[in-house]
Amino acid sequence: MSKAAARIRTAAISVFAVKGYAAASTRDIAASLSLSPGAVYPHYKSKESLLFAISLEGHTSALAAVKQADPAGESPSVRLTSTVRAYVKWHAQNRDLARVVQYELRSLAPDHFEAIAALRRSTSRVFEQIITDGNTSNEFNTIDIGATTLAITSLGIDVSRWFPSQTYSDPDTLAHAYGELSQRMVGARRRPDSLPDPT
Amino acid sequence: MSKAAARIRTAAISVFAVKGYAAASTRDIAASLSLSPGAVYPHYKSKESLLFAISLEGHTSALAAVKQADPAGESPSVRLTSTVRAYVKWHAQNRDLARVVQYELRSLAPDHFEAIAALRRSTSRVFEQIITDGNTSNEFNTIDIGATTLAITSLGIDVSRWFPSQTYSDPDTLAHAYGELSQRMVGARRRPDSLPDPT
Amino acid sequence: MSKAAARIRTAAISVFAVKGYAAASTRDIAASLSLSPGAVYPHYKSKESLLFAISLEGHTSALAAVKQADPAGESPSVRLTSTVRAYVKWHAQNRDLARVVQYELRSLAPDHFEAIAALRRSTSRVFEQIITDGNTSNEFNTIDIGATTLAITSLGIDVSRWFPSQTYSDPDTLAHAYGELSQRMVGARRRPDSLPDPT
Amino acid sequence: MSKAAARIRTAAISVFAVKGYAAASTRDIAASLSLSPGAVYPHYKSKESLLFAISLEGHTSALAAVKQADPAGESPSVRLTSTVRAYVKWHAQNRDLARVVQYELRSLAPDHFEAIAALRRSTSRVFEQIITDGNTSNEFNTIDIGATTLAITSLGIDVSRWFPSQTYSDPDTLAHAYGELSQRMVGARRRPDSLPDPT
DNA sequence: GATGAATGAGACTTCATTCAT
DNA sequence: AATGAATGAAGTCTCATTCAT
Repeated sequence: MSKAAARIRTAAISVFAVKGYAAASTRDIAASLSLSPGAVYPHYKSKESLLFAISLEGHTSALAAVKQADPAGESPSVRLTSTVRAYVKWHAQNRDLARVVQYELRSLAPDHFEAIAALRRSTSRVFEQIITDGNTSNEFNTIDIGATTLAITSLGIDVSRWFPSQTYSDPDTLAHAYGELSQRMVGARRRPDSLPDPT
Repeated sequence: MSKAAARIRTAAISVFAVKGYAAASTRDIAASLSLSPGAVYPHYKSKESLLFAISLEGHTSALAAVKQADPAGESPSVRLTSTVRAYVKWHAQNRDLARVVQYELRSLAPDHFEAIAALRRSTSRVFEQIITDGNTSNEFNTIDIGATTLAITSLGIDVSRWFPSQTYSDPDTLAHAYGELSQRMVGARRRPDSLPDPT
Repeated sequence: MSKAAARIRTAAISVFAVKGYAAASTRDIAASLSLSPGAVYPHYKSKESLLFAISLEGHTSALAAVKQADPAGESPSVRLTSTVRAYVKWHAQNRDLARVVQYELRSLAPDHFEAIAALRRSTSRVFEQIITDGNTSNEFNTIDIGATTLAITSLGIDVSRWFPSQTYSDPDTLAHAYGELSQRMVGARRRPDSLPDPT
Repeated sequence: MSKAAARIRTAAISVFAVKGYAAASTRDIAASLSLSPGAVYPHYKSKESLLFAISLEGHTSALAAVKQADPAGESPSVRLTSTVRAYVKWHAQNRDLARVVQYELRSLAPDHFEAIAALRRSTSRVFEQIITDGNTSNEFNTIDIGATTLAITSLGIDVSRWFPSQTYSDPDTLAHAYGELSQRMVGARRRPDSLPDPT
């Protein structure tokens, strides 16, 4: 990706996050970089392709963050805390990107949508697997694996809607609190004492 | 509200929910009722005023649902379960309305936004109060009241983003599962055995 | 067709004729009627649909002119003169329309193109049939029916490219001259002495 | 003309022929040679100058073809057949070039247009002179010299609009048929028995 | 109340052309 | 010579809104 393309993408993330994809104009994006309206088009062939590029980058990055935070060989409890923290932190630290990526999917072309949906399923599956493992090993006592997975995912996604608030503006603080909540949600019997920070 | 105005509002909820406020045109709304483009304007003076009317109706309704589900004189545990169930159920049963009301706020005019924000704070405060009460009475063992309130609210709001899924398409089932999760999140020491259904 | 739609169509014919379809803008058309750029769209859903409406009208009208000038029961010679005169006259009198209709076909959408092509074939077939009849009855002595039909059609079509010239600006004069030429082209053995004017 | 300039010109002829000058972009032309958008400009200073270069080349070539086919000292009948064949053949064999050259004149700048118009008049004059000569010598019996010249020219020009058709795809066959037709149009009293082929 | 033509603004996109590389 | 990013203008079309009917 050329430098100009990267600048345009960054600008677009910000504009899309603030106004929403549909309300944001390609002019807004160009203007935010002091470029002429047509300057976007040597780099992205349409507004939708810009959204797709952003969505792909964002969901890939989120998935990577979660996967990287899932330490092989650790207990489900440790794994859950670590991945939840990473997921929450990702949404807080990349709030604009996260917001676009989580809330503008409907504006993608059908085949682009499908590509992104696959990435999202992969991310969900990480949490679901950990929770399943925890229940199998009796370390967790989850009532309903599907609902709990959904809920934990929801917590992360919804962060990008409201973050930062007056009370919570530090990604780490929030990540730790939500990590604890996730332990409770799965009915973890033991608490991990200390954890490497999943930054 | 006249019958025509109500029909238009209902159509608008559906169109806004599917396309998003910015991408939906007043023509779309009119067309979905087989009306001409100008037909909206005798009833709502602008697209934004339609959104405001919907937002007001929706947030008022959600707040009422929650408040009505907060039984005076019951234990925090019972109250929390009941209100969470009501909140979740409301988002599932009124998914289109909920989606518009939760995700299109940024398109409101500033003073309209402020009016809605006040309603939202009232709704949050119901949960926060219950959790606070539970902690005071030692019935709950909440780690971080603010974060937990936020998380519980998030669960409900996010329902309107994804509901229904392949796995969860029954509002009651979901409401019960999320009610349980909320008990765990606050660290409730006793479980309510049975509860009136908050329909 | 509403009055406004008719006015727009007429204006479009003129603008398309002068600049060509591709070089003409919908703005040009609207401006030539002192309308705003968007005023075309309540009446025609796209620039191409305007071209199609014009093409359909034009080719239908040309075909009708030719068919109406083909008098049942007359000799091929009389029929040929009459139809050629009508065809030439149509192209001269409706020069703008003819030009659009004959030279802008490539800008039609594929299915619209096909509909128009069918009309054009019908028109050609009228001439071909007359020439064939004349040869069968030995009234004509055509060298090559296909080439002669093509040539006669070409004469008419090409009128819309150059008409009027300094020398020929009267449709009737031209029509009569071309009628004579067509008699010669088919090798008509007898000349029709007088003919009703195919106006 | 450099090799690159020639390649660009050839590509432009093809693109202009297919889409029309106005609908063809300089990008289309460059892309058809796998060049970048700017690559045209070292060779032609504008799109219009490309059209002018093509028009000049084309009309010069057509005029030369006709002139060369007008054998000094031959009878008008022979001369007419020979030049008509050459003219028709030129339009068939160089169909793309002919189409651009005959139908895109309006897009030339005024002074360029004038230069081309002069060439066109020269071409017409060749036919007109032959017909006039034939009538003077009584070899022809033309009804209307102007109209007949126009008609013969039209036949040639219009070839570039439709050639090839399903029936006529051989330039020579068509040229011979049209040569015959031209004899008839001018009322030639004697037929030329054989003619050198004006290729 | 409803219609639907019309407006004025603005959206996405294309394009001829320029220019630094 | 060629590249390709960028510009400024323009093009097709959409849209919220108005207004005469």
